[in-house]
Amino acid sequence: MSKSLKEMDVLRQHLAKHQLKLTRQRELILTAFLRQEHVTAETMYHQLAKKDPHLGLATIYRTLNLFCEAGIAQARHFGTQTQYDNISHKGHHDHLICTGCGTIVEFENCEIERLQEEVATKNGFVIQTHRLELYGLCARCRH
Amino acid sequence: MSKSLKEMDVLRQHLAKHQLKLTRQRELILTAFLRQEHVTAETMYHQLAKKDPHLGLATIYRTLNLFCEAGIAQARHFGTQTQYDNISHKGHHDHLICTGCGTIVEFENCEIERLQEEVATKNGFVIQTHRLELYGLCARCRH
DNA sequence: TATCATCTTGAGACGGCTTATCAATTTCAA
DNA sequence: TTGAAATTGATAAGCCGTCTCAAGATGATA
Repeated sequence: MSKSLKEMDVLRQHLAKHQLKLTRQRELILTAFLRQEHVTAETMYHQLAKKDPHLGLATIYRTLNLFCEAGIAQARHFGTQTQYDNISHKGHHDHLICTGCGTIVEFENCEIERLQEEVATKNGFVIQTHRLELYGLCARCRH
Repeated sequence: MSKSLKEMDVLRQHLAKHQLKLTRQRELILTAFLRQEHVTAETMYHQLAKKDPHLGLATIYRTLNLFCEAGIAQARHFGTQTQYDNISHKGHHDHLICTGCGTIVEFENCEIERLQEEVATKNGFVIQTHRLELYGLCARCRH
């Protein structure tokens, strides 16, 4: 059952801490969300329409924003839309984005992360999160 | 006179190459743009209202996007708005953003840039631009 | 310098994405 | 089980950025 997932506990804690309630919709959206790397609210709306035709788009937006506050998701403004990334499940990752075809390649680089910490410390900051996006042309689009 | 600025020449070349024209508005917006690190279209609209009350917001958007195509500016989706960064004058820089007070500290780190290239190459990409934002708490906000 | 095809502008309409509103419903502590 | 408080769904509203188009500006050419 999904109730045993680590993220579900994180959500539960966040809800308890802020006097919020665990609803059927929040459970539904969380389990669907955790199955993917990144989604838009619109995407989830269509995906979940099959399971619950009455689930409103506003609820999805509200819930995804809630996940961000709980540290389960991270919002990313891409083009005109907002993408919600699943940071809790696979850990943080960065993006390599093709400006030609829109392909997104994910990557992680410990060395870069280490240098980021260094820069932050040098400036008196303590990093909570970060975002690194490299834009360019993939091999196919270069021809 | 502003006509001798390096960026003005870059713009001129871009315009010539694409059969576009150098207008009073484009000159006006460019010189104002170069005086700042990053602006939104709205900000420039108000700034320039004093110099030319009839300058339209659409023209500012169009012109800032033109600057992006010419390689003078870079668009960055920040929160709900689009920020246009002046990359031509000071070179590219990344951001360290305090989630407490909103302070933005700019930095550059060649080593990080080099590693980015490495990651891109490994994935068959050629980087055109990138965005790196570190979010955290500054020294003051931590207390 | 005068001409004129072409590009640009300004003003507002328009459209996409996200949030606000609010009555009805659900949750959960007591 | 009860009831105060939170949540939901539907839709209106808001915001940001782009599109439209008639009027005006630009600049290559003669």
